[in-house]
Amino acid sequence: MQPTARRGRPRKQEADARILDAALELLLDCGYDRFSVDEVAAKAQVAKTTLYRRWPTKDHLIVAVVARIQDEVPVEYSGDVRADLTRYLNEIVNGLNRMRQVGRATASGDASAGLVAEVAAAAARHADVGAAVQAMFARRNALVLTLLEQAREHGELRSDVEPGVLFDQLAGALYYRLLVTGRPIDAAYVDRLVTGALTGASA
Amino acid sequence: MQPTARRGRPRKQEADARILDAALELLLDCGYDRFSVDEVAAKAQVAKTTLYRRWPTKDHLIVAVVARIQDEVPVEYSGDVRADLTRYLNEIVNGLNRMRQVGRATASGDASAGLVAEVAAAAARHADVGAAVQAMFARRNALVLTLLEQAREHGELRSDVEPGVLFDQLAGALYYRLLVTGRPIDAAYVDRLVTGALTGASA
Amino acid sequence: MQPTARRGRPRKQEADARILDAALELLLDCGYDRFSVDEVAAKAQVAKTTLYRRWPTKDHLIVAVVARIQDEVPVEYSGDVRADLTRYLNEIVNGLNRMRQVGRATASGDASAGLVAEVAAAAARHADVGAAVQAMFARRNALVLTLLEQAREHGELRSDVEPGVLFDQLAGALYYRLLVTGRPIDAAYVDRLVTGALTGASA
Amino acid sequence: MQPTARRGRPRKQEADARILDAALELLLDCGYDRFSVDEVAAKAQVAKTTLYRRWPTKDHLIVAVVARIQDEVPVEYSGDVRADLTRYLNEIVNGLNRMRQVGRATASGDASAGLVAEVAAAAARHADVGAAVQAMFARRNALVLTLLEQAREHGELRSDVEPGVLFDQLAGALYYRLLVTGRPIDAAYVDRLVTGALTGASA
DNA sequence: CGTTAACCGAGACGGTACGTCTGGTCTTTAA
DNA sequence: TTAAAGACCAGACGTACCGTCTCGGTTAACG
Repeated sequence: MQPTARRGRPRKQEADARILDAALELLLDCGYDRFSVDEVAAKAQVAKTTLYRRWPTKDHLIVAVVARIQDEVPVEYSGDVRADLTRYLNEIVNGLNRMRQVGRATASGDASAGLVAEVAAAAARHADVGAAVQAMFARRNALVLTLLEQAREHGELRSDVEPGVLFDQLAGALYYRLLVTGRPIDAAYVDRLVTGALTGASA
Repeated sequence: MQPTARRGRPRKQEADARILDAALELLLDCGYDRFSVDEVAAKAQVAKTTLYRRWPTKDHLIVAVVARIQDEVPVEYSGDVRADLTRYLNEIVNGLNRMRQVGRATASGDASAGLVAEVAAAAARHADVGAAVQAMFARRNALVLTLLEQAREHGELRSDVEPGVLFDQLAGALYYRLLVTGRPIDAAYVDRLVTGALTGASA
Repeated sequence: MQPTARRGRPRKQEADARILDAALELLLDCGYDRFSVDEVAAKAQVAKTTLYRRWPTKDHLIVAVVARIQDEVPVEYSGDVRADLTRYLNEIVNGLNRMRQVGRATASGDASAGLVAEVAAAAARHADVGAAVQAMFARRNALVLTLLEQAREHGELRSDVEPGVLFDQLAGALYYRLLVTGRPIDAAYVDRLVTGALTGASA
Repeated sequence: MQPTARRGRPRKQEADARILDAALELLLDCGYDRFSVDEVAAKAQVAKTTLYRRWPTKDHLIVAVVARIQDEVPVEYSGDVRADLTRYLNEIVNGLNRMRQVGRATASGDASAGLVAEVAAAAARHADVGAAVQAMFARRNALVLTLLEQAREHGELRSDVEPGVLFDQLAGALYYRLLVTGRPIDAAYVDRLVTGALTGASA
C-alpha cells in the first residue's frame, strides 16, 4: 500500500539540511532578531521560495532548528531516583545555559533567557508551532517520565505520586528561573530542588 | 536635596495614562506582534516622540502595560499554609489564563501562552526590561515568600525548607505548563501541585 | 516529402485551444499584469511545460491570444473611398474600444488603452513578438491599402498620394488617441478625421 | 492666503532630485524591465520608504522620470505653417528615436518602441498615471496647437480645420509607426506626412 | 518680563525584514 | 518524445514597523 504515489518533481532533500545548517549557524551568531530569512537562503544557496515552501515563517524555521539540536538525553532507571533525576536535570540545565548565550557576542554574565523565550513566544503566536514545540518536549521527556513510573513501582516513590506533576515541579522551577526571575541555575540549585521535591515541605 | 531642578516645560502627565490605556487596549485586541507603536500613538492622540520619550522601546512599553495590570494579590498567613498557598496560586492561575487569551479573536481553547512568553522574550532582549520584569515579580511574590517564612517559623513547614526553592517549584510548574507544554491549568491541578510539594515524593 | 518525420508522442492539439481559451478569458478578466502564466495553465488544466513548449514567453502567449481574436475586416472598393474608409475605420474603432475595457472590473468611462499598449510593449521587448505584431497588422491592413491604391487609379485620389502615408495618418490618429491622449473615439471623430485627411488643411 | 500650513517634518527636496537622477540613469542603462526600484533607492542613497512615499509604484516613478526629461520644444508661428510643423515634428521624432534606444546595450538597429510603449502601458494600468501622461502631452503640445490656430486665423489654413484633429493625424502617424508598425521614422517621412496632411488626398 | 530649556504634534526619514509573487527552467513518473 | 505535476532558481515588489529626526509651536520656571 503506497501512501501516495508521488507526482511532480520531488523535493530536494539536500536543501532541507543545507537550510537548517545555515539557519543554525546564523542563529548562533546573531540571535533571534538579527536572524534574517533572506540571509539564511543566501547562505544555504537556496531560493527563498524553496525555503518558504518548507517553513512558512521565520518562527517555523527557528523552531525547526531548535528541535534539531535537541539532543536526546539517555536516561535509565538505576534504582536510585534521586541520582537519576539529578543527572537528568543537570543535562537540561546545561542545555538551557548554552541557549542563554545564543546571539550574545560577548559571553556576558547578564542572565538572559535568549532563545528559549523566543521559542515560547513563537509557540504562542502560531498554533502549529505551539504543537510542534509541545511534541518536541513530550518526546524529550518521555523517558524520564517512564523512569519516574518505574521508581514508583519499585517502591522508591510514594504510590500516589503523579510523575507528570512531579516533573512539572522540577522542570518548571528551572524554566521559571530562566524565563522569569532570571536567577542563575547551577548544580547546587538542582540538588536543593530535587531534595525539596522528594522530601516535601510539610513538617 | 531636590534630585534635579526641572527646567523647561514639564511633561504632560495625562499623556502617560492615555498612552498606557491605548496600549493596553491594542494589546488585548491584537496581541504582541500586530501591536504597533504607531497605532498606539495614533489611538492615544499623542506624537510618537512623546511616547518614545517615556518608553524607549516597544518592549519597554509593553512591559509597562503588563506591570500596570498586575494586581496585587493580598495574602496573609492564616495558620494554614496549604489553604493560603492554594488560594494564592489560584489567583495567579486566573491571571495567567486571562493573559492566554490576549490577541486571540475567538476565545478558542487552543492553549496559548500569549503575552507571557512575549514579555519573557522582551526581558531576554533588553537587560533593563529584564530587570524591570524581575522586580515586578519580586514585588508581587514578596508577600507569599514572607508567608512561607512565617509558616516555617510556626512549625508548619520543615525547618530546612527554603521558601524560594519551594515557591519556584509551585510557580514554576504553572509557568512551565503555560509556556512549554501548553497543557491546561485549573484548580484541580493546583491542588495536586500543592499536595505534591508539601507531601514530598519519596516513599 | 515530409518536412520532419515526427518521433515520440505527438503534441496534443487540443491543448493549444484550451490554453488560448483560458488565456483569453483570464486576460479579459484581469488585464495584462494580473494575468499570470501559472493561472492560465491551471485554468487550462495543462502543465506549465506544455504551455511553454508552445509559447516561450508570457508576451508570446498574449500576442497569440490577441492575434486570434483579430477579426478580418472585409473591405472592397465600392467607388466611394470616403464611405469605404469610414466604414473600415469604424470597425477598427469598435475593436479598440472593446480592448479598452479589458481588465477593468467596472466598465467605467476612464479611457484606458488596456491591452493595446501592453501588446505594443511586448513587441518592443522581444524582436520576434514585434515581427509577429507587425505581420498581424500588415495582414489586417493589406486590403485597405489595396483599396486606396484602386481609388487612386480610379482617379478618386490624387496621383501623388502614398497610400501608406495616408493610412498612417488615419489609423495613427486613432491609436494616438487611444494610447496617448486617452480621449474618446467615436464615429463623429472618424468622420472629421476622414474629412480632414481627404480635404487637406491648406487654404 | 497660505495654501496649507505645513505640519510635520517637511519632505527633503533633495531626495526627489536624487531619486529621479538615479532612476533616469538606471532607466537609460537597463530599460524598463531590468529597472528595479530597490536599485534606484540604493543608487540614490535613499530609503525605499522615502521613494515609495513619493511614487507609489514603479510605473509612477518611471512616468515621473520621463516627464522630467520631456524638454519643452519652443515653437512660434513664423508665417509658414509648413516649416513650423516640419521643424516641430522633427524635434519629436528625435526624441522618440532617442527613446527607442533606451535599455539596449548595443545601439542595434532593431527598431523598438522601448520606453514609449511601456509608458503607454503604465498609463493604461493606473488611472492616475494615465492622467499624468495625458497632462504631460497636453502641456507639451499646447504651443503647437496655438500655432495651428494662429495659422488658421492668418489664412494659411482652411477656416474649417480643427487643429486638434490635424495634429492627431500628424503626431498619430509617428506614434503609430513607432508603436505598431515599427517602421523607421526620418525627416523624409515627416516631409511626406506634412505634405499629405496639408494638401489632402482627394483628387 | 524675556530667555531658555524642555516639551508637544505631525509626519518624513533611514533601515531593513518580511512574505508574496511571477517568470521561466528542471526533474520526476507515466503514457 | 510529450504530458502532468510540481519543485526549483532568481529576484523584484510593495508593506510594515521600529526608532530617529526635523519642523513649527507651546509651556513652564529662571533670572
